[in-house]
Amino acid sequence: MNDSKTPPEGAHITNFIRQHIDRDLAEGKYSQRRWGGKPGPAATHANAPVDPAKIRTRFPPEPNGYLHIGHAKSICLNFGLAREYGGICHMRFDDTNPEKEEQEYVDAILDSVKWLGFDYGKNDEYLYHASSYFDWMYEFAVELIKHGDAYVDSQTAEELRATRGSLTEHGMESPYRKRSVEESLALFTEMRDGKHPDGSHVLRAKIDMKSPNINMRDPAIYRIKNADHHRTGDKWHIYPMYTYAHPIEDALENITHSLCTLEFEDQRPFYDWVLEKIASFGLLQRPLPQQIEFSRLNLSYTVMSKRFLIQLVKEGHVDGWDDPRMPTLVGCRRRGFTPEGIKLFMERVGVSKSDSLIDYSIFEDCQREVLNEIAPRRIAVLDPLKLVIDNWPKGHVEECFAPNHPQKADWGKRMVPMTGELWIEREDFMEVPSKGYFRLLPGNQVRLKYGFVVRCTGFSKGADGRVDEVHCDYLPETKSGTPGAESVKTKGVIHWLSAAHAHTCEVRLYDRLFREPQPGAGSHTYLDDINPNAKKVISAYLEPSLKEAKVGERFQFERHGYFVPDGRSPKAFNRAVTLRDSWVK
RNA sequence: AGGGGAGUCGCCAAGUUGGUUAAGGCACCGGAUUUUGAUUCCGGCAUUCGAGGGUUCGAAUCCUUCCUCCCCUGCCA
Repeated sequence: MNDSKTPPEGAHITNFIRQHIDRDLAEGKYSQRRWGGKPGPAATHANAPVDPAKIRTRFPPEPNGYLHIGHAKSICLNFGLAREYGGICHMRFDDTNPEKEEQEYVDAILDSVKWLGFDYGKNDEYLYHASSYFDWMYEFAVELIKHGDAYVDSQTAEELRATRGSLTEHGMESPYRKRSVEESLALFTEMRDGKHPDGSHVLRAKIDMKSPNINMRDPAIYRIKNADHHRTGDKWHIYPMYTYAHPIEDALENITHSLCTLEFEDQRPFYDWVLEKIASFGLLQRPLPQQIEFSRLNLSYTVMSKRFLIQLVKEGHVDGWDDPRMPTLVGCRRRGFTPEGIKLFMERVGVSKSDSLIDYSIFEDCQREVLNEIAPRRIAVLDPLKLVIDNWPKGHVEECFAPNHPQKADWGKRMVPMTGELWIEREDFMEVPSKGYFRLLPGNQVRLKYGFVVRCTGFSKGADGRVDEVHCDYLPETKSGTPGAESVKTKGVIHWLSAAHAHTCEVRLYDRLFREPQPGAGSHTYLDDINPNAKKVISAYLEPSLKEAKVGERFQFERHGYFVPDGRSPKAFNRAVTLRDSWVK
C-alpha cells in the first residue's frame, strides 16, 4: 500500500462527496438495489437483477437556457464521479415548467455535454425527461391525498403568501386544510382534466405550518398551468413543482447520490419527506436516493446568473449566446477553450461546501496548460512595423524552417520564407528603450527567430512622428540551424514575416468580459463594469501555412497566445488566451 | 419565532475515530535550461487552523462563549 498521504497515480484528491460515496460503498448501502432496465416505481425493479451500476448520479438541467461554466462543474462532478466509481450518470431534463422550456435549449444542452466529452449511454440509453414521469407523479399525488398527506387548497396565491408566515413567525393553516379526502380527490381530478383556470387551486403537501423550515409549511406540489408542454403537448393541465418532482425523478431512476448546490439544503427535509411517504406506500424501491449539496462555482471577472446572461444577449452587449466573451459553453467553444482545460479547471478548484470565488486567471491558466501541449506553433504579426534589411541580396528568398512545437521534434517543421522586407511587431522596437528592454533598438542585435541575427542600423518616422520603418543589416553566417548560428549570441529573439509572403487576416483579440473582479459589486450595476476592450478586431499578418487552417484546429501564435479559426466566420481567428508574460512593462 | 450552512497561507483545498513536523494545486519569490520575456526544471513559501476560554500528557480536530459570511418567506428551478 502507498503512504496514505500520497495517493497512487491517477487518483483524485478526496473531497466530502467522494468520502460519502466511499462510505456508502463500504457499507454496501446500495448493493442490493435492483434495476429494471428503465426508470420506474418499485414494481419496475422488484424482480429485476441487481443494478450493475455501483452508483447513479444525474445531471438535471431545466431546458430554459444555455449551459455555462457553472453548469460544467455539475457536469464534471456527476459524470466524472459516475465514471470514477463504475457508475452511470443520467442525462435528465427537468422539464416540469412548460412555460419556460424549449426544444432549442434541449438540443444546445445535449450538444455542450457531448462537447465536454461525456455521454449518456449507447443510443442515448440514459437520456431521460422528468416529463416522462408525469403519470407516476400524478399517481403518487393521488396516494398522498388518499393517505391524508396532501390536500387541494383553493386560496389565492396572495392568500397563500400571507399565511405562510415569515422567517420568524410560523404560518397559519389554510381553511381548506381540513377538506375531505374525497373532495380533494375530486378537485384534483378536475384540475388534471383542465376544468379549472390557472391559479384557482393548488395541491399542497400536508406537513406542518409551524415548522421553522419554511419549505415544510405545506408546500405546493402541483399547480394548474393550462399550457402546452414541449414534449407532452396538451395532455396535462397540471404540472408538478420542482420540490416534489425532483426526489421522485431521482427515485424512479435509481439515483443513489443526488448532487445539487447549497441553496437546496433547506429543501432536503422535504426531499426526504416525499420519498419516505411514497416509499411507505410501497411505491418506491429502497434504499432511497440522498441529496448532497456542494457550493456552486463563482468565477471572478464574469457573471453566471441566467438573468444576466439573457440581458447581455438581448440588449446586444455581446453578439449572441456563443459570443466568445460569454461564459457559456458554446461561447467557450467558439473562443477556442478546450473541454480538457475546463475539466482540468474543475478538478483543480475542487468541491466543498464553503462559498468561494475562484480567480479567473486559474481558468485561463488551465486553458494554457492544455493548449500548450496540443497547439502547433505558428507566426503572426498582430501590430506590424516594417523592417528593412539593407544588405539583403535583392530579390532573394531564403527558406527558413520553424519547428511546429519546440518540445516535440516529431511534429516536424514547416518552411517560412524570408526576404529583405519584413513585418515585425511594433512593440519589438523601441527608439528609446525602457529599462531591461532587450529587443530591437538602435545599435542592438536580435535574432529573427528561425532566421538570422540582425543589427539595427537606423529607423525613419512618418509625417505623424511615428516610427514607420526600421533598418538593419543581417549577419549572413548566423542562420538558425547552421554551424554559425551560435557564433553570435543575442538576448532578444523576435518573430517576423516576409512582407511579400504574409497574408492579412481578421483577428479578434478577446479579453475578460468585465473589468471588475465582482461585476456590479459596488453601488452600480454589473453592466457598468463591462470591459469595452473585451473584443478588439484587428487585421494581422499571418504566415503562409495558416491559409490552410480549419475550424477545430488550435494554434499558438508564438509570443502572443492561442488562437483558433472562428466557428462562424472561419476566415477570421479568435484569440482564446494570451501567453503568460513575466515581462512587466 | 426563526431555520439551514460555512469559516485552515493571497486564491482554492486535504486533514475533523484528538497523537507529536498542518497535504497538494494555483499565485508569488529566488535560481537553472530555453532561438517564444512561453514551456520545463530545482528551491522557498501557515510555530498556525475566525476570536476568546476550557478539557487533556497532547487539540485545526472535543466542550464552551463570541464574531463574520452565505442561503431560505415563487402556484421558478
